[in-house]
Amino acid sequence: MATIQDVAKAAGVSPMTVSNVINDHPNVRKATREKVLDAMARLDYRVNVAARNLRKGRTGTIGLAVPEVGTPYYGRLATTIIAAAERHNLRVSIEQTGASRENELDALSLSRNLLYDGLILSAAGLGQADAERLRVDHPVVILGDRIFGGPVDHVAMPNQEASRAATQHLIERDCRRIAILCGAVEEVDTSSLRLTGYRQALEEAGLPADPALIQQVDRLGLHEGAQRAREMAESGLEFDGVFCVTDSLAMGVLRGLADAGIPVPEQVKVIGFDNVTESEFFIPSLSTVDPDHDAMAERAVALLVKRIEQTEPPTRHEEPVSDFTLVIRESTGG
Amino acid sequence: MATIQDVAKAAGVSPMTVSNVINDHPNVRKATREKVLDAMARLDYRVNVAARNLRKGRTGTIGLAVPEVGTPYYGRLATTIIAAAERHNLRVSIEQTGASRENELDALSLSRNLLYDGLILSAAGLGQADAERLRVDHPVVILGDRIFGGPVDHVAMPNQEASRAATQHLIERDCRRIAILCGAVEEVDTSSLRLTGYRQALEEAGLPADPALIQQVDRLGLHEGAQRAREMAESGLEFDGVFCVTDSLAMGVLRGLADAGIPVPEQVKVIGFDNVTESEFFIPSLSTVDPDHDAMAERAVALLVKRIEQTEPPTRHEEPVSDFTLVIRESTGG
DNA sequence: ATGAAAGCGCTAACAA
DNA sequence: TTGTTAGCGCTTTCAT
Repeated sequence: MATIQDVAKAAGVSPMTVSNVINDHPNVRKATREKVLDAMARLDYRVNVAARNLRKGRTGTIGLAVPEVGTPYYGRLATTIIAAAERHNLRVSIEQTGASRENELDALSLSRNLLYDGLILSAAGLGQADAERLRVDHPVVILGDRIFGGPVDHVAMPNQEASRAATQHLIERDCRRIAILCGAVEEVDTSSLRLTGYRQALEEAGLPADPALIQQVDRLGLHEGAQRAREMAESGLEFDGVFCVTDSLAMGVLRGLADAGIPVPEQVKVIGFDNVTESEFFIPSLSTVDPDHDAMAERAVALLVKRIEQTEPPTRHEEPVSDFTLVIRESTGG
Repeated sequence: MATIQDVAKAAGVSPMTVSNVINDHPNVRKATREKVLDAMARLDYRVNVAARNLRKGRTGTIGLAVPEVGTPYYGRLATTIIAAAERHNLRVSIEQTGASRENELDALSLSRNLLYDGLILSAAGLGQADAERLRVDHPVVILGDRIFGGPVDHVAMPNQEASRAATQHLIERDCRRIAILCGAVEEVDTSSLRLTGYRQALEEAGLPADPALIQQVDRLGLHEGAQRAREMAESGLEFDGVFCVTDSLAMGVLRGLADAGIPVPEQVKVIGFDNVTESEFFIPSLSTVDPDHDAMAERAVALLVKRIEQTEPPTRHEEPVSDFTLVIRESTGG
């Protein structure tokens, strides 16, 4: 494996000149540059990234910690973040936390500092109580909504607003007994914020808030959605609309309702949240909230890059909230 | 940021002893170890991975190059590979190639050698003609089927066998005009291998092979499946079964047939390939081939680790083929 | 069981 | 415009 020294020797220059050529520094005569490039080609020289990292104190890699990439939502998020990072010449290393608090703290751990230039953490296990654990001295951006006002930058979704809009949409379509399917509601998190939006919409419309309509599940996936929908149908619970806090949950619900012989949207209308690719093709196609993933991912990466590049400790932390649009499809009557 | 030197000073030992403690080497007295651990805790010491990498010539990270992680198939693959890599104490950095030949060659490029200990390449752009480009002197495992007999390890799917079985299943369910939906067929790749299996099954059953039933699309996604299915229906093409070379394509087809008012499975039966999570919940649920992803991912990582750990150049290259099972669901009549 | 010396390959800072 | 010096933080080797 050829080193800079070897190239320097072969080209009859100093290692520093080779380094300057590699890094496109000015102040290198054209003839010299060509001699060097020629030697590099002859020796099939490749920079040793480890050495460069050590010297520079940068790795050119950011970490992305998500519960699981194989999920439509996080998969899409990962795709977008990787693409955005590439535009900033950064690679992305993925850590799967399984939504566990411990693994999320691990990802945050300072030891990663020298491995990643920064970390984008899609928090699903950490809670508000852990906010202070985020006070680390390396760049971190939080994505998701379990921590607010923490000592870090935070890109948030328009959870409450969008959930209110989604529920209002069901009300406009004449639903009167609207269920919500969400995760365990603790303090401030995605489920609780979306639940608040749902409640607001009901209240504004003068609809009663029946606690039996608040359905909580362990995980926000297809399986849980399908199972709970079947249970709701069998239990004789009356409902004519379901707001699901994720599209995966909603597609599961569509499946469960089909199993129970309940026609959608005729008898029950269903709306999700995320606008995952599959939603458009599901039968019936799924109405949902589109939170502008691309903008969120781009913003998260941009924020992280800003922190990476600035040396002084940040004075204020940003909490931008993304836009959203309602996408109306067959599951709420087109 | 504390270094090993700082810890050594604080503990009153040599840097070497600290290193030995960190790396769990034997030959460290218990009392010494504790002194060192104590100093490490006090100084909040973290290893500098870049320095260790430089010294060891290893990074502890492998690369995973896939067309796009946001897709159900590659998302699941990534999940499984990351989990498998973790068991070997390796991190995974993801490169999205967009299925382009050039980006795949990039990922392969030796420059990555010192960045990744090895690379798992899910080839979708490279072809048989590029086989020799795979002759690099660092560990690489190919996943997918565009290159056979190349100078690298290769974990393959049971494409031909499984496609034959899938087509046979349609025949057993009384389909007589079975279409196949696949990608552009060039030389040896996933589509061509699966097409061969399809043809074999038809031939064995004495069914004619109507070229009009071979439908090729650009990308193997939901969108393409839906659009082509609608086109097929509108064109008046007669068919009573469709074998799709991916589940995404198949779910798209289910959607397209629904749009055209064609009932599945009554009038047309549909089977996919991959057994993606969504398949089970789609309406109708999708019959498909399950190629045992977990075993494939585990095998790919194990193979790569073996190459990483062995110093001599490999003598023979492995090409294990995974098992498969047919998963029969509603789209072919349960 | 512990330590001293050396160097992995690169680039920042300065000198020429 | 080019070169010299030094050192990033760690671990391998060899000595004690």
